Amino acid sequence: MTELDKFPKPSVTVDLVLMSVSDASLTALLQKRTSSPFKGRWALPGGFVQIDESLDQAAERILADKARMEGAWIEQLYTFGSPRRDPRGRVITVAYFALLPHHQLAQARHKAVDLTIAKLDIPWPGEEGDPVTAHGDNAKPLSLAFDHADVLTMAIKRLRGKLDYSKVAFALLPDRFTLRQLQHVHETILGQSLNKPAFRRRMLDTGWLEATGQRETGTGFRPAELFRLKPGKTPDTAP
Amino acid sequence: MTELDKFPKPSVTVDLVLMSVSDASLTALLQKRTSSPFKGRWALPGGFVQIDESLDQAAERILADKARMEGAWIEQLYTFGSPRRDPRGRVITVAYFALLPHHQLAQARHKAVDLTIAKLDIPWPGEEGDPVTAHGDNAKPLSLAFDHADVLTMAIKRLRGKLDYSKVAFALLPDRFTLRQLQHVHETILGQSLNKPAFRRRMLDTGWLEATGQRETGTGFRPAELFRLKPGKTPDTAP
DNA sequence: GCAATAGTGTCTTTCAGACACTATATC
DNA sequence: GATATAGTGTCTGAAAGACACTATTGC
Repeated sequence: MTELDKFPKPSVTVDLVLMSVSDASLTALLQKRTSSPFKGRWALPGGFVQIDESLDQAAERILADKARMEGAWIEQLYTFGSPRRDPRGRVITVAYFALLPHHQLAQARHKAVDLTIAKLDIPWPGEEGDPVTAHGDNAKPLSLAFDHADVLTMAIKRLRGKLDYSKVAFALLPDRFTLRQLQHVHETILGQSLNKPAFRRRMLDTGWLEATGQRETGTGFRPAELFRLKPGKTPDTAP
Repeated sequence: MTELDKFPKPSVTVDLVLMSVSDASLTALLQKRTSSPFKGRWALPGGFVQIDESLDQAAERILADKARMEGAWIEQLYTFGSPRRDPRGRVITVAYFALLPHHQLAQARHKAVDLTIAKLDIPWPGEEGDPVTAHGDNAKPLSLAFDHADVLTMAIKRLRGKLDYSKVAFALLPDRFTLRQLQHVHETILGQSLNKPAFRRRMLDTGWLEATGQRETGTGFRPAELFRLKPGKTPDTAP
């Protein structure tokens, strides 16, 4: 152990960007800070990495602890380590993003009073360098703690990048979904509308989808067919 | 400081995957371990993150210290934090990849006797889950220390993913290069050959390239025109 | 002129965008 | 049957693959 103790050690935390797609926007779970630093501002749920758990395990634990959810798509995002990002001392944070269907994330909000589901203002499609802003229910911008605006920005960027070649979008939908819902998820994440026939062709050509034969109910007009993701290889965890 | 000290802290290091493309293969700089653990095996150059430097600064410092190089494309890759990855204790490592033209990497090798430039065996194109193997000059497989095979695997995966939409490939070439050299870099990273006219069209259509009017010399046949990357926005650092 | 690669013209194929059309559910 | 959306057929245009052809340099 002696070599390792020659250097002062930083604290290491894991922060979670717990995202979902609601009717109209991309959302993320934020928690109001009740103590210094950044008291009263909004932060990503997070916690210290225990000495005997892996980073992935820490992320899962925080997901279960703070949000009381399981089965989310979870994936390491980026590690933030600016020396002054936490006024209390040197804290390096490994950010993860986690994706859940909207109804599941909505439940989580009521597990604690200090939680909110913020709407994320998508920077204009294709633009670089614009920071994300988060809004509360009343559409007022939320003041974020630490460098969490940067974390949110990177999460959206990564989500967009993975949309085409991975199965991230399905993590934001219930088990059974219509192609219109799937297209809505894509459109919300990308911040632009897509061509319907082309989108349907592209999705069906991936071979990822399976028709269930069931249809949605309660529409008032012709109901769409429900699809589900074919059981297969687990989502690849690579960025 | 009190809250931070309630938890035992891990050590945090930065490891560098210093990559290049040689005549026939993708290469990475490895360093022979001279002490326990993994004495005699090959490791990525790395070092502890100092308490007052950022992760990016640590990566730059290690690049300068161990490899005595500057100006490389450098980018955070992934953070590895399995509790038992280092037998000495809890060590979390933030892996970076750095890209240099082959002639610059070759110089670095001679800065220290314990360095080698390993050839990386590209897992079959499109395949997932295959581990990378590294070979020395004599084509014998090198035994890697820690979880560095995983780090190399992820570095190649990331490099491939960024090839099409970013300017990574140019970081592996000298300032002036021919389109054939550029195609060779792409082919080596992807592990498959590409169609020449299509590749040229695609590259010239990006608008990234600028003809210099100069031609390569010493070919023995018709020399190709030298291009360079148009000066412009810095390479985007996002994964 | 010969060798060898640089660089291009063009045909075909593939796939996305556009748009209109048909189909089918609720009421 | 009216309405509103599901779902499809088909034209067009952009871009990649394939292949052959011309161009240019060193020797």
